[in-house]
Amino acid sequence: MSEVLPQSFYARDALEVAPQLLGKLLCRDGVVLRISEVEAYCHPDDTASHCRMGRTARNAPMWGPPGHAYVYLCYGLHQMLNLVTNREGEGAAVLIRSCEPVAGHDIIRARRGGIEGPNALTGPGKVGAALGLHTRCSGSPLFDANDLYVLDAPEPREWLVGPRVGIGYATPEHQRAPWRFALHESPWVTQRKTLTRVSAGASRTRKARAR
DNA sequence: TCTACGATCTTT
DNA sequence: AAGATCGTAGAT
Repeated sequence: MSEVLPQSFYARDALEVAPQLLGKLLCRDGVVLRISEVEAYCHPDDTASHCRMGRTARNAPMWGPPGHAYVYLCYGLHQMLNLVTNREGEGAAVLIRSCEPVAGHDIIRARRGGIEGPNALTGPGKVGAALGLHTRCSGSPLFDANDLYVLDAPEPREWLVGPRVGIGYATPEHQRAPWRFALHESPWVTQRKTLTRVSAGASRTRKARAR
């Protein structure tokens, strides 16, 4: 049986947590989704991050302790789910962009207006809809199996990496930053063309070399 | 208060 | 290529 991810799982850099979230199971109210695509929003100096303008009522959960949800409304329609990482006061989170449905297909179908297949869960707005999320969920903890939580699963050995989506307002460097991660074997991924394959070993080597 | 604009998705 | 749709942030 897989365990609920403990708060300590999230208490690391968003860039480290993000690829490790791939394959993990997002659960709420009978719906189970396998995480297939994520994006890291690393720190307040990340000009693509909601934390770039400092602490506000909306982004408060991002500045709070790790292992909590940050849900916000995008384009007046979409409930976007982020998982808060790092330590309290650091302002970082991982956006869940796409998932593969594992259980609760009937509920998902109802919430998604009958749309099925990979197209039903590729894109962060669709993930929020499938889980029935609302900005009211923002700030709720993820490390108890109560409402919304994540089950552990084996870490993938390789994945896709590339630039984040929909952040044209950020600096060119941050637009270019390869902070989006996806399961290479999954159809539940957006904008595949801009992603390239790397292995967990290569990622660790790069990190080691950088320090 | 007022205004502009989104970490999007659907339809044309 | 553009409309939906509304809370948020920054300006007034």
